[in-house]
Amino acid sequence: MKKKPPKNYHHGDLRGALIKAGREILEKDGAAALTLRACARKAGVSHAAPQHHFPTAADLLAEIAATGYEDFHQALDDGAAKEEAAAAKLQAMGRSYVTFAKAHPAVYKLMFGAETPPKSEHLQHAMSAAWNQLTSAVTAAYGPDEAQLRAVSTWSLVHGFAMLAINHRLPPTLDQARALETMTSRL
Amino acid sequence: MKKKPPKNYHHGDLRGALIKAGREILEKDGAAALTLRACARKAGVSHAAPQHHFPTAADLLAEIAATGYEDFHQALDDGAAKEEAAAAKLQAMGRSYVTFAKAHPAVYKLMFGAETPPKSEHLQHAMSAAWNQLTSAVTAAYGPDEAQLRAVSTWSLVHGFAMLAINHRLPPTLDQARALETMTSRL
DNA sequence: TCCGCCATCTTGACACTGTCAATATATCTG
DNA sequence: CAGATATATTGACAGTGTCAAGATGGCGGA
Repeated sequence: MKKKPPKNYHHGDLRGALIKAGREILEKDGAAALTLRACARKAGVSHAAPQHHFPTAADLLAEIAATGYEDFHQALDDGAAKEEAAAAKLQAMGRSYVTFAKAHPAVYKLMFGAETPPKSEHLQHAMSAAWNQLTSAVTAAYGPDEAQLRAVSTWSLVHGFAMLAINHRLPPTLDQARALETMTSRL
Repeated sequence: MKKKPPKNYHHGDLRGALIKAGREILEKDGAAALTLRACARKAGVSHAAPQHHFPTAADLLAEIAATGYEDFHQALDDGAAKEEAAAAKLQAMGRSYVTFAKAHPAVYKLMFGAETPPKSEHLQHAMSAAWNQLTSAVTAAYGPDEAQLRAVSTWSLVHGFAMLAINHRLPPTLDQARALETMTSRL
């Protein structure tokens, strides 16, 4: 029988190392630099080594996106924890949301924009966890009726704002922080 | 002196043909299939021919995105034209917005998501035209005060919804049409 | 009318990518 | 300790964007 986390083989934990390397490349040099071979180089292995851990490049991307969702989830929780009232928690989550997107634009775009075929169990789970997190906060703030609709509306607003900001589609004269406050206070 | 649109040379209008070919490839086979060489093949020229019209691949992408903005602008105008009242016009634009994004997801993602360096004059112009179009509609519907903020908020909401829908990040159980109506009626 | 120039296109090459097949190596199991 | 198996390497292939050099054809000036 195989141990769940294949601890010590040739490399040690190449699978994890590749994900970490990919994440670092993504953060430092952007999506264009994120290639299988670059990850392999960074992990100190040969260019075909990743094949045995990720059947295709998309699978590695999906796993990187999943780690992004985990950090994202944590960031939103941290943001909400600073407030007491449910409505304030929700608004704080909105702030943390946009802050995360701006701090990690490439990861955020991979998480939401990529053609990541949600085959990955890990990715699927991380995504629905984030969704449940938002829905819970909305329900806590506004009650259970029309919760799905409110959640979709809230997510659309904040996601759209984050995307426009990241891709420099907002007017340069706009005070983004103030705009976000105003928007999220009208939820 | 050279004519503004270089009419008839070897190919005829390779520049335009490449943009059109790229657009068709994007619509039919998605972003992954959109390569310089594929455009060249479709236009019936050699793989290096595009170099003389687009210094780099990103320049061709930018031009394709610009044509997308033009169609987008037209679609929003058509949608607004169906209504009389300013508020109804704005809501109709929202419908047309999402309809366009769903009908042309790859083009829409290229327009908003890509790393298209806004070096292209054409692209810059097309983008700001779309922005002005929205701001005008918002001003007409709600008056001039806080127009920028309202426009940003509106765009964020609709853009976010469109992106989430395109990338299949919305709950499968959601009635998207109803959600959009509700959201845009609360603008 | 003819000639030269220059924009345009082709050909060929280079480094890079993802993926596959064959081979080598280390770890685990019996 | 030896065979089996998971892991990694090497080498190859087709495809990509980009560059450099050569071929081709239309345009303007004589």
